[in-house]
Amino acid sequence: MIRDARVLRAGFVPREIEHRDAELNHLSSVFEPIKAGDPADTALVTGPSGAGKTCLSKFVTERLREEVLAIETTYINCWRNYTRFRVFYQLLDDLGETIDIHRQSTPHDELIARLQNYDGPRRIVILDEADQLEDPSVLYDLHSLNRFAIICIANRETELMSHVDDRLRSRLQSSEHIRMEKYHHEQLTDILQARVRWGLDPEVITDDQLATIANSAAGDARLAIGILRAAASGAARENRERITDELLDRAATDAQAQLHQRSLDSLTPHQQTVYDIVRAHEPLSPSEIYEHYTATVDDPRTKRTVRTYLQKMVQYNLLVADGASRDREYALIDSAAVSTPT
DNA sequence: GTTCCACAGGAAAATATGGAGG
DNA sequence: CCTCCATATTTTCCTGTGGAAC
Repeated sequence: MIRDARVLRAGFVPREIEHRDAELNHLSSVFEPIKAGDPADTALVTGPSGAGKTCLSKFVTERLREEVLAIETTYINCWRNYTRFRVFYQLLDDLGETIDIHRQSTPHDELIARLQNYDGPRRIVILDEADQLEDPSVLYDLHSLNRFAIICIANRETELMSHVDDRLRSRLQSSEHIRMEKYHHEQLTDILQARVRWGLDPEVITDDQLATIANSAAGDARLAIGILRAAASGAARENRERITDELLDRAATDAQAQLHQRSLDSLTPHQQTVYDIVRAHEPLSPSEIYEHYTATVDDPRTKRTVRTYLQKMVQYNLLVADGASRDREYALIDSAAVSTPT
């Protein structure tokens, strides 16, 4: 049933990228000068998780390597390598220069000097999750090395910029910026279909089931593929021919728990109190919510704003709204009903 | 049927936020 | 440090809906 497990693994780069033509062209154009042997600008790629930032970056560099002989790529995940030393170490490691480097005895200057002396082929360095760097000045150091071109990946531009010093900020801002959005439902379905085509036997999963996955993943391609992988490996473990709805439900519920926590973290303090109120007293009418809210907070927002909060939380699948105008009530999402198709 | 009420949610104005530049 | 600008959030104002009371 699983023909090629690699296709469903995190970090897999497909042969074709779906629905990202504009971003693809934009990022490719940044590295156009490299084909002529010239240095390239820094590229900044931002967008929410699962929007395809890493995938696009890897895809573009791989395709460039097919066209240009004298070019190499280094991928560094800054979440795992969050110190300056570790980023340099990873990079030198990829250059094969780490044999005699020891943590304590080798000063940072020495590392930079080695990178400056590097005279091999031009190299594109992908710095993934660059907003996790404890000391973003590495970006500045790398910037000064013109044999290295940088792709800098981050969730939000502002968060990356906030702990960066002025010189670096202005350099980053003048660099090419590729902004990526969440995928739409249909786009996610296309992506899943492509993965199924390459990785699974055709009858393993139905289009309806794929649509269900796309629904649970809320625009996050990484999550969607994760659900598909969990369901497929569950089916393989149980020696089944197809993915059952039950297996799918289980995989989707796990994924939604993650998503739920992530949404909760993204709420402002005011929104959190509104959520807590509903959680404590559900179900509640809007006026009851507002009464509780004004009672708990010293600087309450207006009713209209709270309505926007509620609307947003319904969109995030944190709350459900039941009923029309007059008799509407808000309640928490019933986790037993999560798998109900919408 | 008409009126009233509580509510949904759009549009635009007002205000807060955060960085750039002097 | 302050001012200006861009952006995001909040408020104000508004129209439309459906149930309940009249």
